[in-house]
Amino acid sequence: MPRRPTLRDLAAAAGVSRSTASNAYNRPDQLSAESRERVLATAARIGYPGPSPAGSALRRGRAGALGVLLGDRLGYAFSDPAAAVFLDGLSEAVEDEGYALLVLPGARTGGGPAPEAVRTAVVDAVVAYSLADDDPAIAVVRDRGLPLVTVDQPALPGVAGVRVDDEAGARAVAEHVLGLGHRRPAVVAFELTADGREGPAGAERQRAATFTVTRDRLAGYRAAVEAAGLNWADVPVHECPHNAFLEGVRAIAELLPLGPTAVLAMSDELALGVVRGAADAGLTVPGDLTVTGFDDTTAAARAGLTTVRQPLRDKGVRVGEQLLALLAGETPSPQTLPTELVVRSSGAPPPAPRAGQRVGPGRP
Amino acid sequence: MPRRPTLRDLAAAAGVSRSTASNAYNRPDQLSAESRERVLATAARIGYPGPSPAGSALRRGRAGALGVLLGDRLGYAFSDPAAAVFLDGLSEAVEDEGYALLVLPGARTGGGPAPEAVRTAVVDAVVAYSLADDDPAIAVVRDRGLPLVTVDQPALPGVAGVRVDDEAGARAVAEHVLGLGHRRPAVVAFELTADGREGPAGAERQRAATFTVTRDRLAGYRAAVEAAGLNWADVPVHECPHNAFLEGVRAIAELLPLGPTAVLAMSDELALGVVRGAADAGLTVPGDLTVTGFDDTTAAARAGLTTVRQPLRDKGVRVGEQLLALLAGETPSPQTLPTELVVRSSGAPPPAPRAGQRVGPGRP
DNA sequence: CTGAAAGCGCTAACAT
DNA sequence: ATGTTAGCGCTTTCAG
Repeated sequence: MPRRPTLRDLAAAAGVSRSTASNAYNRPDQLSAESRERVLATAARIGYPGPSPAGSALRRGRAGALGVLLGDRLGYAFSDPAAAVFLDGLSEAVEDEGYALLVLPGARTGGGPAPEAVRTAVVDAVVAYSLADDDPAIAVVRDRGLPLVTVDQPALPGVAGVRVDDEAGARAVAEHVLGLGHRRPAVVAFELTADGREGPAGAERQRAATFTVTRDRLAGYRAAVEAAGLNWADVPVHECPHNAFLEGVRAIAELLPLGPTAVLAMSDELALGVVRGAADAGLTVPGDLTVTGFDDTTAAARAGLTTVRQPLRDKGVRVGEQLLALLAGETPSPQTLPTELVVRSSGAPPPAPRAGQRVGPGRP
Repeated sequence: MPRRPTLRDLAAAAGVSRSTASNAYNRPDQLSAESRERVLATAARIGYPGPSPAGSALRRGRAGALGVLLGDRLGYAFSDPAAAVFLDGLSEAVEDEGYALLVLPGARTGGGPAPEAVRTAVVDAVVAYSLADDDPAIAVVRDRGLPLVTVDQPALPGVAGVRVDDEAGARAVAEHVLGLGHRRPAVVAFELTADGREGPAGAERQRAATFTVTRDRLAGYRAAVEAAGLNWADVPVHECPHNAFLEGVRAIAELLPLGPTAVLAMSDELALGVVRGAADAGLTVPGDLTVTGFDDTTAAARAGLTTVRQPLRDKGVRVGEQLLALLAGETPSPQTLPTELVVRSSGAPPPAPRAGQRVGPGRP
């Protein structure tokens, strides 16, 4: 069985030099139309499939792929509609330059992709999609000297990045909810640290947060809570390791005994889970419980969820542009995109306290 | 500014040969622990980031990536929860062998990825995720001689593939619906041909279908319809170019004037859109309208949708295994996975005909 | 417009 | 256990 033909074989078969054969593919202007014609025809005849991508990648010093570092396994990472929209924008922005996306899911053990996978990825640049600030995968990227753009992470020194004004967004929803008269809010949060913990997160743990998004949104909620004269320590924070509907359901189940009248969830996915869990417990939204989300995914719109809109697609596009700029030797500066409160129908004033229920923080 | 160190620099700095330096990374057993130690220490000192993936990819003849050909832009492709689960299974199955996924979204102009993108992708094998039978991207993969596994496509001659028994699944839901007493079903279908057309699809167009999934499910519905003594030509089929909620909403809006009492949708996403559209029109499900989906995504479960379950994750795992087998030089045979009818609460007997409404096909 | 030469960075025989 | 040698397949100056 003859081995797969290479450019050399093609050149020989077409009676031209290797460089001319190469040019037939990459620089049509460097040779006569006939030559090109003949080379291509010969290629078809001998079954030469075009220049080997690996060979040209090495020679050109260009892989034609951009790495996408995810903080979760694909089942979780992609079950969030927000990720789909973000990636749509990203791929849209870079495909014309000939880049595809190499997806690196989080490790089975939690956290970002396995360092070894990052080390061996054939990519020209990398985007870190909301990893923990100290994720080892980031260090590998830096060691490799690859251009890096972080998303929803504080711009590392000298690293480009795109984020959203999470704190302002969070403060806005929280103010809205508090403005409705709620005095007993609860928070359903993303993970604080990449250790897979699920459940109540006290002050200690909140302080140790390594996920910027979580930290910022928490800060926003907190600012609003304190501005309303409440004590942040009285606000229960339930941590969900994954941005998943089911974890929202579980969260509200655990929170309910604490008697919250409103739940501030860090994503629409989680919020939708909370709504469902509340319904399972016989509560109506917003009658018995006010629930808010974050992101403004299409699912949130369908469900009438009050939430915070962030420009997901645009975020992807910006990241793509930064990546391209970096690859072109420029040094784009970090960007922060705005958020916008979207009030729908999942919020209402708190219900009149039921008999026997505690009325305010610390007051029996 | 010193250029990025290569293995040669490392070898020189550590006072060993290039092969020894290489072995320090790839074959720890081929050199003494001290040598290895010293090499690695030197690497850290001079800032050598480890062997260049592009170089080793060429030398080894192994890219470390598997191409995923999608039939849609990422915004659509990933907004389907089914895709997330499938990819989760796929990546899970191949990551231990060191493969990442290179995502190639459909072209802006519709259909699968741009041929050029497929031609230049640095990958070792490819999976075609429900493309049209005649998609040009597939031809490019074959020309390149890359191992190929198709999903939801008829196994091409000599090509591995994993599919689901779409026809049986479709027949099962349709029989279930018909068994409920419906005589006026309508179908909300996926695209028949990659031309972006949205709207009613007559016999002509149905016959020309190039998407196997669409064709098979249609065949299943049809079999059940005819077995129930109805005429397939009387069953309106509405085609949706994308598997998107909104297109489901639009579909039912157009179908409603035709007076269907049940809608068989080809995906849960579409079905959910139909449910919403029906609600918008003041109809209740299943009181006024029976709606069924396909896939059994988590969203379907949440919504109480009667649907057809297909083993999404397992499908991904199988595809991964086939890819691995192909890469190992084996020749896996095509597999067809079973489906299962999942009856929930979106189906009920048809409502009593309203005054002035046509009662049966062709009877005024 | 075409060809010759050099080498991208690495790894795998093979020899020592 | 370590070093030598020979490319993997391609693109790109640089001459002609």
